[in-house]
Amino acid sequence: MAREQYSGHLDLLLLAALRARPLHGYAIIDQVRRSSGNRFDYPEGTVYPALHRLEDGGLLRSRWGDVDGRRRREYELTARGVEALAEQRSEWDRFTAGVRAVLEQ
Amino acid sequence: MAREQYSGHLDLLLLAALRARPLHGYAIIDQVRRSSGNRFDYPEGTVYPALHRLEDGGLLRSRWGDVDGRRRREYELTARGVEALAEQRSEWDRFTAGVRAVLEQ
DNA sequence: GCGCCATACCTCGACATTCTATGGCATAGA
DNA sequence: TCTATGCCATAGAATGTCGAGGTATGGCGC
Repeated sequence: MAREQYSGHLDLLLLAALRARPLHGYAIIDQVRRSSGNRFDYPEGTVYPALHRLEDGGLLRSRWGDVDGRRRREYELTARGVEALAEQRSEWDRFTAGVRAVLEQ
Repeated sequence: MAREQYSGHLDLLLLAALRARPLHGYAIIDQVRRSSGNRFDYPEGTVYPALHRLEDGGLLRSRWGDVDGRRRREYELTARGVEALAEQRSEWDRFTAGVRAVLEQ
């Protein structure tokens, strides 16, 4: 059974991970893992396509950087990304409220 | 963008809707809609395949009934379905806790 | 200098879930 | 008789996610 663990809210998590400062892909995975208390350990094959998708959608902006002779692509939120984060956050609240209501019906 | 509203937790909702008593497909859709405060209005094309899937997986059992000369397929939880509901409920709690942690990081 | 590991990026194909669209039939009411 | 509603169902497409695989660099031990 797929999607049992993560289930469709990846964009929200990625945007949230970038809220405070720009990060490169690997660091984003790390950030999500650590800030979730090791609950969400996304594979790269999931995260990179998602980052590209968000960038195509104008929610992220990226640029190549060099750290210790190593190339890295740093991602940061655009203005629209900040808006989208706020929207998705309240969508998330409504969603969980709905599920909770059904569970406690 | 698909899945923006529901996102992979349909099984949990369906199992929860059947917690108290058996229901037929249409009534399940109704139950989820009303108990969620009109937040989740699933199309039939989503729910029926999901019910069949859950039945194939042994979490539901169904039988044809006749109500007012109308044939209806009534679904109810099996023992494994009751277990699965409990499991998915705590999975859900862990999942939301993880998301909350990332959002508030 | 060599092998190994962690870091870092990426793409591809497969798969499950969900949605849209469509069909059917029965019954109640206008 | 027509329409709305209740009720079941499937097919096809879209999407997100995952697993697997590929490349490359730097640092470490030996």
